This record gives sequence, C-alpha cells and structure tokens, in this order.
Amino acid sequence: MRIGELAERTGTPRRLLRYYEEQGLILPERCANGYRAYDERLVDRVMQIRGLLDAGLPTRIIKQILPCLDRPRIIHFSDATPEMIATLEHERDRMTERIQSLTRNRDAIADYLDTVRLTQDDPGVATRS
Amino acid sequence: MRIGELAERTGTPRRLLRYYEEQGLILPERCANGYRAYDERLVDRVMQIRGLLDAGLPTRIIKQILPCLDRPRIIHFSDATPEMIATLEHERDRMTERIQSLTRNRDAIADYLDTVRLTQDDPGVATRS
DNA sequence: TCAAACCATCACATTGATGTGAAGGTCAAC
DNA sequence: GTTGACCTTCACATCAATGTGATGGTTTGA
Repeated sequence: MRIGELAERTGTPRRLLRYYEEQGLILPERCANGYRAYDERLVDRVMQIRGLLDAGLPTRIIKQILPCLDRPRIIHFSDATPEMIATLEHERDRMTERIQSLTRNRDAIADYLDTVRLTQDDPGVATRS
Repeated sequence: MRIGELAERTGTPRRLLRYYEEQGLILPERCANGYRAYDERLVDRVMQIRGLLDAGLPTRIIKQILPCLDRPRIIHFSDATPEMIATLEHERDRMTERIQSLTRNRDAIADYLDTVRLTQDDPGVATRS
C-alpha cells in the first residue's frame, strides 16, 4: 500500500510517516517510480509507534525497543548486547514509574469526577468548599 | 523556602520552577526583596507536576486538573463547570488509554528481557533467530 | 491530452519543555 | 567592604514532534 492509504488507516499524517522512516522506525520498500510501498504489517507497527510516542517515549528509544516487541516472539540475539539489555531494563522501569504515576493521578481524577457527580445527583452530601 | 532549596528538594532546575510558575502551575509568594517564597506543600505539588509532565500531559491540562487532585479532597464547585467536567473525563480516558498502551509495551519488554535472561542462563532453550 | 489526485523532496515554521548565559540586585560571612 | 552564593529578569538556543507549503514527477480517468 502507498503512503496515503497507510496514513488513512492509521490516522497518521503522511508527514509523520516520512518522519518515522527518517528516524529509522519503519523501512518501506520503494516502487520503481520512487513511491513508498508499505507492507500490511506496518499498520500495526505504526499504531504501536504512535502508542509509544504518546506514552512519552522518544523515537530514539522506540527504535531500540521495537525489534523486541515483535510478534511472534523472536529473540534477536544480535541486538541483545549488554548495553541494549541495560537500556531495556531502564526503560521498563521508567515505564513502570510512568504507569504508577498515571494510574495514581487518573484515579484521583476519577474520584473527583465521581464525587462531583455524586454531589450533583444528591445535593445533601456534605463537602467542604 | 526559596527557589534553590525547592530545586534541590524536588530535583528540578530553577529554570523549570520559574517556567511552571509562568504556566500558572504554582503561585509562590514574594519576599520584600523580590525573591520567590515557596510553601512547604509545594514540594509535593512540584513532584506531582513532574510526574504528570513525565506522563505526557501538557502544562495546559495539568493546570486544569491540579486543583482536583488536592488532598485533603475538597470539591471546588467553582471550577466544576460542564466544560471542566468534560475536559476531566476526556483526560481521564486518555490517561487510561496511555496506561494500557504503556502496560502492554512494558510487559512485552519485560517478557523479552525474561526470555533473554532465560536463554542466557540456559543455552538449551530453543529459539528462532 | 488535460485535470485531479496521488506521490516525491526540501525547507522553513511552530510548539512545548528545556538549557544557558548575560546583566544586575541581595545577603551572609569573613 | 568585598567576595561568593544566592536571587531577579530577559533573551536567545535547542530538541523532538509536528505543520505547512513550494516545486515538480506519476498515474488515472474523462
């Protein structure tokens, strides 16, 4: 598929698909006329990239961890240098911290919303203001 | 406390503390000489701000949700406009999505690491490469 | 064959979160 | 009373992720 279709199917501007390529996150083929040709599987991959970007990971890190997230799981020994392992462990821990922070704060927001909804439904509930 | 101490206690560059103030996230007092005077409670608040920033929320949103995260819980009815509620609900859902994406990918990384460690400890384990 | 809808590269702009440094005021200690 | 460690504001720089538009080639269909 060409860039337009991939853009549409992933909800990603063409500009960004080219940017991800420039950052080494995807490696589309080229047609004879120079058009980029994307494999079907890149739909999922682009979505994954977007998810990771949205989660706050920089492209530099995403590029490193993407090969490890492939399914079916294939261990790429060539990539498993000690530095790589260390990077992954660090990133995993950072992600865990992010998850905890996000969860804490989301729950606080949810609690707030629940309380507001409760007090709006039942004005008798006592709150301090 | 002054900006230097807060910077040290929160691990935050002074530059950013001023930036957060500029963005309306914190409102320090001013001493007679113009120095910023930070309340003790701002230590926690700054940490929370950093956590939210690290979680990918922009200061614009953080500014809106911060009042809702105060403990002890005080419902600020003045802020609870319908638009505000909508914003919070939207942000809560976005945070949930982020958490799911982060969790999925972190688990994938963790699995990868576990597998690598396993195969390194026991070279007999079969993998495709 | 011409127009519309793709595609390409290139390049400059913007935005949000930061870094960095200049130029100068305040204050504590020696 | 001078030095050094604070503080102030201001401004320009950087970086990653994007937006936007110019300029031009390719394909498709009326």
